[in-house]
Amino acid sequence: MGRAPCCEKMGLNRGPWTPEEDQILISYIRKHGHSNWRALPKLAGLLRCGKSCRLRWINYLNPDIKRGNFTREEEDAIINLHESLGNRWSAIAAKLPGRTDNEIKNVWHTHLKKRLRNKNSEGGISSVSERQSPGALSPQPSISAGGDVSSVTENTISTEDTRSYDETPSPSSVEQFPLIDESLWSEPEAGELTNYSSEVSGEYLQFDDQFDSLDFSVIDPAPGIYGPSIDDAMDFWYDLFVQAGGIEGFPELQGQ
DNA sequence: AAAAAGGTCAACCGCCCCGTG
DNA sequence: CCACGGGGCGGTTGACCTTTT
Repeated sequence: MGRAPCCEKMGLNRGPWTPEEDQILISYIRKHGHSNWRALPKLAGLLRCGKSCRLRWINYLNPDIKRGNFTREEEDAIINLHESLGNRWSAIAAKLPGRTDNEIKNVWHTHLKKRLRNKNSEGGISSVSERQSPGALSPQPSISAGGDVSSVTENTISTEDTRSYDETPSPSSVEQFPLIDESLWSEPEAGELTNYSSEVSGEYLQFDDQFDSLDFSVIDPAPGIYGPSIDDAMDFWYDLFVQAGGIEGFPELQGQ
Protein backbone atom coordinates (compact mmCIF):
# COMPACT_ATOMS: atom_id res chain seq x y z
CA MET A 1 0.00 0.00 0.00
CA GLY A 2 0.96 3.60 0.04
CA ARG A 3 2.06 3.43 -3.47
CA ALA A 4 1.26 6.40 -5.61
CA PRO A 5 -1.05 5.81 -8.51
CA CYS A 6 0.62 5.51 -11.87
CA CYS A 7 -0.51 8.94 -12.82
CA GLU A 8 -2.24 11.91 -11.41
CA LYS A 9 -5.85 11.66 -12.40
CA MET A 10 -6.36 15.36 -12.41
CA GLY A 11 -6.63 16.82 -15.85
CA LEU A 12 -6.05 13.54 -17.65
CA ASN A 13 -8.53 12.12 -20.10
CA ARG A 14 -10.20 8.85 -19.36
CA GLY A 15 -12.64 6.61 -21.12
CA PRO A 16 -12.85 5.91 -24.82
CA TRP A 17 -10.06 7.18 -27.01
CA THR A 18 -10.78 9.76 -29.64
CA PRO A 19 -9.50 9.44 -33.21
CA GLU A 20 -7.19 12.36 -32.60
CA GLU A 21 -5.68 10.72 -29.54
CA ASP A 22 -5.24 7.49 -31.44
CA GLN A 23 -3.50 9.29 -34.24
CA ILE A 24 -1.16 11.10 -31.88
CA LEU A 25 -0.24 7.87 -30.16
CA ILE A 26 0.28 6.00 -33.42
CA SER A 27 2.38 8.76 -34.88
CA TYR A 28 4.49 9.09 -31.79
CA ILE A 29 5.18 5.39 -31.42
CA ARG A 30 5.99 5.01 -35.08
CA LYS A 31 8.52 7.78 -34.77
CA HIS A 32 9.96 7.19 -31.35
CA GLY A 33 8.86 3.79 -30.16
CA HIS A 34 7.65 3.26 -26.61
CA SER A 35 10.64 2.85 -24.39
CA ASN A 36 9.02 4.69 -21.52
CA TRP A 37 5.26 4.51 -21.23
CA ARG A 38 5.17 6.81 -18.26
CA ALA A 39 6.92 9.59 -20.12
CA LEU A 40 5.24 8.92 -23.45
CA PRO A 41 2.00 10.83 -22.99
CA LYS A 42 3.81 14.00 -21.99
CA LEU A 43 6.28 13.71 -24.83
CA ALA A 44 3.56 12.92 -27.30
CA GLY A 45 1.28 15.63 -26.01
CA LEU A 46 -1.45 13.32 -24.80
CA LEU A 47 -3.60 13.98 -21.77
CA ARG A 48 -3.54 10.33 -20.79
CA CYS A 49 -1.62 8.32 -18.28
CA GLY A 50 1.10 6.01 -19.48
CA LYS A 51 -0.84 2.93 -18.59
CA SER A 52 -3.77 4.04 -20.64
CA CYS A 53 -1.49 4.65 -23.62
CA ARG A 54 0.17 1.30 -23.22
CA LEU A 55 -3.14 -0.49 -23.03
CA ARG A 56 -4.53 1.32 -26.01
CA TRP A 57 -1.50 0.46 -28.08
CA ILE A 58 -1.14 -3.14 -26.98
CA ASN A 59 -4.78 -4.05 -27.16
CA TYR A 60 -5.90 -1.97 -30.03
CA LEU A 61 -3.58 0.16 -32.11
CA ASN A 62 -0.65 -2.16 -32.52
CA PRO A 63 -0.70 -3.14 -36.20
CA ASP A 64 0.39 -6.66 -35.33
CA ILE A 65 -2.97 -7.36 -33.79
CA LYS A 66 -5.18 -9.69 -35.71
CA ARG A 67 -8.73 -8.45 -35.68
CA GLY A 68 -11.93 -10.30 -36.21
CA ASN A 69 -13.59 -13.33 -34.75
CA PHE A 70 -11.60 -16.16 -33.38
CA THR A 71 -11.43 -19.20 -35.57
CA ARG A 72 -12.49 -22.56 -34.29
CA GLU A 73 -8.84 -23.58 -34.18
CA GLU A 74 -7.96 -20.59 -32.07
CA GLU A 75 -10.81 -21.25 -29.71
CA ASP A 76 -9.79 -24.85 -29.31
CA ALA A 77 -6.24 -23.74 -28.69
CA ILE A 78 -7.41 -21.35 -26.00
CA ILE A 79 -9.40 -24.07 -24.31
CA ASN A 80 -6.46 -26.43 -24.40
CA LEU A 81 -4.01 -23.82 -23.23
CA HIS A 82 -6.35 -22.73 -20.48
CA GLU A 83 -6.45 -26.28 -19.26
CA SER A 84 -2.72 -26.30 -18.79
CA LEU A 85 -2.02 -22.65 -18.00
CA GLY A 86 -5.13 -21.53 -16.20
CA ASN A 87 -6.01 -17.85 -16.23
CA ARG A 88 -2.58 -16.80 -17.40
CA TRP A 89 -3.95 -14.88 -20.31
CA SER A 90 -0.70 -13.36 -21.38
CA ALA A 91 0.90 -16.78 -21.55
CA ILE A 92 -2.00 -18.00 -23.64
CA ALA A 93 -1.77 -14.93 -25.84
CA ALA A 94 1.90 -15.62 -26.41
CA LYS A 95 0.90 -18.87 -28.10
CA LEU A 96 -1.59 -17.16 -30.35
CA PRO A 97 0.19 -14.65 -32.56
CA GLY A 98 -1.78 -11.50 -33.16
CA ARG A 99 -4.13 -12.03 -30.26
CA THR A 100 -3.99 -10.01 -27.07
CA ASP A 101 -4.45 -11.23 -23.56
CA ASN A 102 -7.38 -8.90 -23.11
CA GLU A 103 -9.07 -10.21 -26.22
CA ILE A 104 -8.52 -13.81 -25.19
CA LYS A 105 -9.80 -13.07 -21.72
CA ASN A 106 -12.93 -11.54 -23.19
CA VAL A 107 -13.51 -14.46 -25.52
CA TRP A 108 -13.04 -16.84 -22.68
CA HIS A 109 -15.58 -15.13 -20.49
CA THR A 110 -18.13 -14.50 -23.21
CA HIS A 111 -17.93 -17.63 -25.34
CA LEU A 112 -15.67 -20.38 -24.27
CA LYS A 113 -16.69 -20.74 -20.67
CA LYS A 114 -20.24 -21.15 -21.84
CA ARG A 115 -19.21 -23.56 -24.54
CA LEU A 116 -17.32 -25.68 -22.07
CA ARG A 117 -20.28 -25.63 -19.73
CA ASN A 118 -22.55 -26.84 -22.49
CA LYS A 119 -20.02 -29.41 -23.51
CA ASN A 120 -19.82 -30.72 -19.99
CA SER A 121 -23.55 -30.81 -19.47
CA GLU A 122 -24.50 -32.20 -22.87
CA GLY A 123 -21.39 -34.01 -23.91
CA GLY A 124 -21.44 -32.10 -27.16
CA ILE A 125 -19.87 -29.00 -28.57
CA SER A 126 -21.36 -26.18 -30.46
CA SER A 127 -20.07 -24.85 -33.72
CA VAL A 128 -18.58 -21.41 -34.11
CA SER A 129 -21.70 -20.17 -35.76
CA GLU A 130 -23.84 -21.67 -33.08
CA ARG A 131 -21.95 -20.03 -30.32
CA GLN A 132 -22.22 -16.63 -31.88
CA SER A 133 -25.09 -14.55 -30.74
CA PRO A 134 -27.11 -13.19 -33.59
CA GLY A 135 -25.67 -9.83 -32.72
CA ALA A 136 -22.18 -11.10 -33.11
CA LEU A 137 -22.93 -12.26 -36.61
CA SER A 138 -22.99 -8.74 -37.86
CA PRO A 139 -19.57 -7.26 -37.57
CA GLN A 140 -18.91 -4.14 -35.65
CA PRO A 141 -19.49 -1.14 -37.85
CA SER A 142 -16.45 -0.15 -39.84
CA ILE A 143 -16.96 3.55 -39.99
CA SER A 144 -20.53 4.21 -39.42
CA ALA A 145 -22.06 7.60 -39.32
CA GLY A 146 -21.76 8.95 -35.84
CA GLY A 147 -19.56 6.09 -34.75
CA ASP A 148 -16.22 6.57 -33.18
CA VAL A 149 -13.03 5.79 -34.90
CA SER A 150 -12.27 2.93 -32.63
CA SER A 151 -14.10 0.95 -35.18
CA VAL A 152 -11.88 2.25 -37.91
CA THR A 153 -8.84 0.70 -36.43
CA GLU A 154 -10.72 -2.35 -35.43
CA ASN A 155 -12.11 -3.42 -38.71
CA THR A 156 -10.51 -1.42 -41.42
CA ILE A 157 -6.89 -1.28 -40.49
CA SER A 158 -5.14 -4.55 -40.25
CA THR A 159 -1.78 -5.74 -41.38
CA GLU A 160 -3.24 -9.15 -41.70
CA ASP A 161 -4.83 -10.36 -44.79
CA THR A 162 -8.48 -11.08 -44.98
CA ARG A 163 -8.27 -14.34 -43.11
CA SER A 164 -9.12 -12.52 -39.92
CA TYR A 165 -12.72 -12.22 -40.83
CA ASP A 166 -14.84 -15.26 -40.65
CA GLU A 167 -18.08 -13.50 -40.00
CA THR A 168 -20.99 -12.85 -42.21
CA PRO A 169 -21.06 -9.24 -43.31
CA SER A 170 -23.97 -7.06 -42.54
CA PRO A 171 -25.33 -5.68 -45.78
CA SER A 172 -26.05 -2.31 -44.25
CA SER A 173 -22.55 -1.85 -43.00
CA VAL A 174 -21.06 -3.20 -46.20
CA GLU A 175 -22.84 -0.45 -47.98
CA GLN A 176 -21.01 2.09 -45.88
CA PHE A 177 -18.16 1.89 -48.36
CA PRO A 178 -19.41 1.64 -51.88
CA LEU A 179 -17.30 4.50 -53.08
CA ILE A 180 -13.76 3.71 -52.16
CA ASP A 181 -12.27 4.79 -55.44
CA GLU A 182 -10.04 7.38 -56.99
CA SER A 183 -12.25 10.20 -55.83
CA LEU A 184 -11.76 9.24 -52.22
CA TRP A 185 -8.03 9.47 -52.49
CA SER A 186 -7.86 12.42 -54.76
CA GLU A 187 -7.59 15.24 -52.30
CA PRO A 188 -4.46 14.78 -50.26
CA GLU A 189 -3.39 17.56 -48.00
CA ALA A 190 0.32 17.09 -47.98
CA GLY A 191 2.88 16.43 -50.64
CA GLU A 192 3.58 13.05 -49.15
CA LEU A 193 -0.02 12.11 -49.47
CA THR A 194 -0.08 13.29 -53.05
CA ASN A 195 2.43 10.64 -53.88
CA TYR A 196 0.23 7.98 -52.49
CA SER A 197 -2.96 9.29 -53.89
CA SER A 198 -2.06 8.31 -57.39
CA GLU A 199 -0.96 4.89 -56.28
CA VAL A 200 -3.40 4.06 -53.54
CA SER A 201 -6.40 4.28 -55.69
CA GLY A 202 -9.50 2.30 -56.12
CA GLU A 203 -7.63 0.18 -58.55
CA TYR A 204 -5.49 -1.31 -55.85
CA LEU A 205 -7.43 -0.59 -52.73
CA GLN A 206 -10.78 -2.19 -52.76
CA PHE A 207 -13.54 -2.43 -50.32
CA ASP A 208 -13.91 -6.02 -49.47
CA ASP A 209 -17.61 -6.55 -49.44
CA GLN A 210 -17.24 -10.05 -48.17
CA PHE A 211 -15.35 -9.08 -45.08
CA ASP A 212 -16.77 -5.68 -44.49
CA SER A 213 -13.47 -3.91 -44.44
CA LEU A 214 -10.99 -2.02 -46.45
CA ASP A 215 -8.76 -4.77 -47.72
CA PHE A 216 -5.29 -3.32 -47.45
CA SER A 217 -3.74 -6.56 -48.54
CA VAL A 218 -4.72 -5.93 -52.13
CA ILE A 219 -2.77 -2.72 -52.24
CA ASP A 220 0.54 -4.37 -52.29
CA PRO A 221 0.22 -7.51 -54.37
CA ALA A 222 3.68 -6.98 -55.75
CA PRO A 223 5.83 -4.75 -53.57
CA GLY A 224 7.93 -2.41 -55.59
CA ILE A 225 5.59 -2.42 -58.49
CA TYR A 226 2.58 -0.74 -57.06
CA GLY A 227 4.53 1.38 -54.62
CA PRO A 228 3.01 1.76 -51.20
CA SER A 229 3.20 -0.96 -48.65
CA ILE A 230 0.22 -2.05 -46.65
CA ASP A 231 1.53 -0.03 -43.73
CA ASP A 232 1.86 3.02 -45.93
CA ALA A 233 -1.65 2.61 -47.14
CA MET A 234 -2.91 2.19 -43.62
CA ASP A 235 -1.09 5.34 -42.60
CA PHE A 236 -2.45 7.16 -45.56
CA TRP A 237 -5.99 6.11 -44.99
CA TYR A 238 -5.87 6.74 -41.30
CA ASP A 239 -4.26 10.16 -41.67
CA LEU A 240 -6.77 11.12 -44.29
CA PHE A 241 -9.66 9.92 -42.23
CA VAL A 242 -8.53 11.71 -39.09
CA GLN A 243 -7.64 14.90 -40.93
CA ALA A 244 -11.04 14.92 -42.49
CA GLY A 245 -12.63 14.72 -39.05
CA GLY A 246 -13.81 11.13 -39.19
CA ILE A 247 -16.88 10.08 -41.05
CA GLU A 248 -18.07 13.66 -41.12
CA GLY A 249 -15.32 14.34 -43.60
CA PHE A 250 -16.64 11.82 -46.07
CA PRO A 251 -20.15 12.83 -46.92
CA GLU A 252 -20.11 10.46 -49.84
CA LEU A 253 -19.81 7.60 -47.39
CA GLN A 254 -22.67 8.67 -45.23
CA GLY A 255 -26.22 7.56 -45.61
CA GLN A 256 -25.35 5.02 -48.26
C1' DA B 1 -42.75 0.54 -30.86
C1' DA B 2 -40.88 0.39 -26.45
C1' DA B 3 -38.75 -1.78 -22.64
C1' DA B 4 -36.09 -5.38 -20.70
C1' DA B 5 -32.58 -8.69 -20.96
C1' DG B 6 -28.44 -10.40 -22.51
C1' DG B 7 -23.96 -10.17 -24.96
C1' DT B 8 -19.71 -7.93 -26.19
C1' DC B 9 -15.52 -5.66 -25.49
C1' DA B 10 -12.64 -1.46 -24.58
C1' DA B 11 -10.85 0.44 -20.70
C1' DC B 12 -9.75 0.93 -15.87
C1' DC B 13 -8.03 -0.63 -11.28
C1' DG B 14 -4.92 -2.45 -8.23
C1' DC B 15 -1.58 -5.75 -7.32
C1' DC B 16 2.68 -8.18 -8.56
C1' DC B 17 7.11 -8.80 -10.79
C1' DC B 18 11.47 -7.37 -12.06
C1' DG B 19 15.22 -4.35 -13.21
C1' DT B 20 18.06 -0.73 -11.45
C1' DG B 21 20.70 2.08 -8.38
C1' DC C 1 20.08 -6.63 0.41
C1' DC C 2 16.70 -3.12 -0.03
C1' DA C 3 13.74 0.44 -1.88
C1' DC C 4 11.80 2.36 -5.72
C1' DG C 5 9.65 2.84 -10.11
C1' DG C 6 7.95 1.15 -14.44
C1' DG C 7 5.79 -2.35 -16.87
C1' DG C 8 2.81 -6.27 -16.99
C1' DC C 9 -1.06 -8.97 -15.60
C1' DG C 10 -5.67 -10.55 -14.26
C1' DG C 11 -10.11 -9.13 -12.57
C1' DT C 12 -13.76 -6.16 -13.17
C1' DT C 13 -16.71 -2.54 -14.87
C1' DG C 14 -19.78 -0.07 -17.71
C1' DA C 15 -21.21 1.68 -22.16
C1' DC C 16 -23.06 0.24 -26.19
C1' DC C 17 -25.41 -2.87 -29.19
C1' DT C 18 -28.62 -6.59 -30.45
C1' DT C 19 -32.24 -9.61 -29.49
C1' DT C 20 -36.27 -10.87 -27.14
C1' DT C 21 -40.58 -10.01 -24.96
